[in-house]
Amino acid sequence: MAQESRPTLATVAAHAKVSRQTVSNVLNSPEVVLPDTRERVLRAIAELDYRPNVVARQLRTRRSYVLGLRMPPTTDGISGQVLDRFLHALTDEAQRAGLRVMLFTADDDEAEIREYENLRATTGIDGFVLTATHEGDPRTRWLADHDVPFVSFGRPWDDAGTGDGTSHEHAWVDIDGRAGTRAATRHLLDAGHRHIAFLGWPEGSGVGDDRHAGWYEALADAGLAGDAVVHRTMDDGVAQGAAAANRALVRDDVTALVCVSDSIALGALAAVRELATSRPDRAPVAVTGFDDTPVAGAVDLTSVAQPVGDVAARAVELLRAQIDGRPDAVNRQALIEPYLVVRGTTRAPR
Amino acid sequence: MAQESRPTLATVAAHAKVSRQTVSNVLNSPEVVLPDTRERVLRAIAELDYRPNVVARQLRTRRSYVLGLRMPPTTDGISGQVLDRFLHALTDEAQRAGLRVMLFTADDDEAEIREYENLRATTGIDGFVLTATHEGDPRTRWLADHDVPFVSFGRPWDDAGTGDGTSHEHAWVDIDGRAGTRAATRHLLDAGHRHIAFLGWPEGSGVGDDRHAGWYEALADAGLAGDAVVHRTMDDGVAQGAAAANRALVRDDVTALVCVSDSIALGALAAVRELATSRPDRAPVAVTGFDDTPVAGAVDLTSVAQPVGDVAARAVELLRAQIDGRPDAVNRQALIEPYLVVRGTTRAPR
DNA sequence: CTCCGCGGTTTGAACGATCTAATACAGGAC
DNA sequence: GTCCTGTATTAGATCGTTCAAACCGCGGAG
Repeated sequence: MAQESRPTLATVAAHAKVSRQTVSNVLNSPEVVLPDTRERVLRAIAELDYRPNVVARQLRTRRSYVLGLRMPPTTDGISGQVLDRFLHALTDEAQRAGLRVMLFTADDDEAEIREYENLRATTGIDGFVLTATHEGDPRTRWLADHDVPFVSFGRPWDDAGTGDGTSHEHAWVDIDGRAGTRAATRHLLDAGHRHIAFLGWPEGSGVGDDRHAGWYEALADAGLAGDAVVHRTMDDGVAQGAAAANRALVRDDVTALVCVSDSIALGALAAVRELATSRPDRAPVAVTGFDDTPVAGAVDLTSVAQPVGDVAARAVELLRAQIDGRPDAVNRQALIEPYLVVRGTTRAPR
Repeated sequence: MAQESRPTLATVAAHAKVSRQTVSNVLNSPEVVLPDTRERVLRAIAELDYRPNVVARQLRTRRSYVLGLRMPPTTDGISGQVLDRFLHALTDEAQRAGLRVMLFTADDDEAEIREYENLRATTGIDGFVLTATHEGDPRTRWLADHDVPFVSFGRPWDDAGTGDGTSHEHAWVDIDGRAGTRAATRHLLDAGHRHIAFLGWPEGSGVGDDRHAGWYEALADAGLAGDAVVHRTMDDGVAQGAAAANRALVRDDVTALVCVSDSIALGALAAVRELATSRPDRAPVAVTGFDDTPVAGAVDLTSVAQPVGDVAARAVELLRAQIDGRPDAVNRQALIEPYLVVRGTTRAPR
């Protein structure tokens, strides 16, 4: 009800009979203040329920402790979920580290860069979190060139060869997709499967090729690489997954499908179930997905889960270090190991 | 590369040979400035690529044009998707209206209220967007009591009776769930179905009861209310949906299921398909969901879609009006009509 | 001729914090 | 007693903007 304005440094100072600066010191470098005085000031702060105005502080120090994040475009797909969970974790971790997350939108990379500049110029945002990095991404270059702190969720997928040799690698965190599909494939091998096909995206996407590599490695380790079967879809999607699965299952000996995403896996699952009714004689076919989206849980699909919480924690750590001017305090790159969530689609035949 | 600091009002003023205040006026109330001068100042602004420092402005005017939003808790369910899409639309609309969205997290309503206060006191956030309002929600009361601008996505679900008669209704936007299930039910009636069951949540949740009411109304309008069959699940979820569907389909004459959510519908769909193989003689059963999540598209499920874009646009409009001090410029409540997306699960039997 | 009113512009203070430099004071060396 | 050193605290300037009031020149009324 009461409209009275909040207390300021000056109010607290008067109340504790010290100067503004002493109050400021109590908050920012308590060690320079005599214990007696400090105590008195802290009491005054508590009594008045004083809280520093971060806007004024920001104007003076040119530090906002705010991170910008382009709202990940709604992919309409099922896997978009991962980014939403990441956003949640990021907000959480940032808050814990004394940072805030501010959102914005942009239609493409160029617009996003314009928005970086705008946000820096007008609101003094301290850093950015990038998602969905891709080959030849202009955003990372711009940010690096302008000395803006940032971290990307996703590796730079450029050819190592094309870049200048200076290895100006920026800070990033990513999921080790290769380890994920490797784990899924090993799990299937352990269960006795010998002919395991991979349903993937078109060649050329960094993420997709990485996941493909993990499956291949596991087969090679088991001495089964000669028999590797791959079927690529045109695009991510449930219908595409079903089509690819049908193509793969033409071969009678194929008993398991490792899928590059939950969407594809969902389609594969439908194809597999149809096959089970039309050809009851055939051995049951196991399926694994990738991302562990809510749908995977719903249809009891084994899937590779991305620990987005860990990714977010690491991203915040990296950004905080850059903002505080100690960019090399921590390793600037982190590859996080996903884990397999085993569900019904890979359990022993019923 | 160049580290030189950005131009300020003073820089522009010097460049255009006017005072700071005149530059400020050109930006904020151009009509008080002589066209000649205005022209000159605008040229200087363009030449220097000047952009006002919103932090300094905020300190002086005590307006931030920033909205706070508690990151919707990840429901793990499939329907959580809706809030993510809303968040995206909100960011978009806010940006268009000159507002920004800042995120925070909180574990419960009390913590959320503490965070409101904290954000107001320290960063001077101008308003809040609430999601997932529920019965006896303490947040709306606190915000209203403290004269903080806010809009909720979701009606206040309190009993109209218990409140004081003053109808201190706050600003809100919501989806007309009743109209949604009504449309779905009518669609089924038009297709010739006569025994349409409803699979819903436990009684007592505002949203669930609202959706239930729409189904009942449609049946009553068709003179079929006497035969209404309802089955409630214990909780939202795919397994629960399957169980409820099986209970409903015990009656042989039931040929359609209207579901309160896509999760339930997904389960129902599985049950229906199983039934189709075990009893091929029986008429095919139609299913509708609610939310039109990506999964619905994936499994070809007819579902009621929430136009979250419209909700977001309206929410921003309402907040902007409050922040600008004209709280009654627009209707403070808006009920938005969802629409039905017809897909395979309600098409004529194959 | 003086004075008033008025539109356009300028000046100085204020928002609430931090930075820099100055000050007060106590204790020790000579 | 004087001077120096070092520590705890204070005063004033500053960040970039907007608010409030003052200023200035000019035309018209008295």
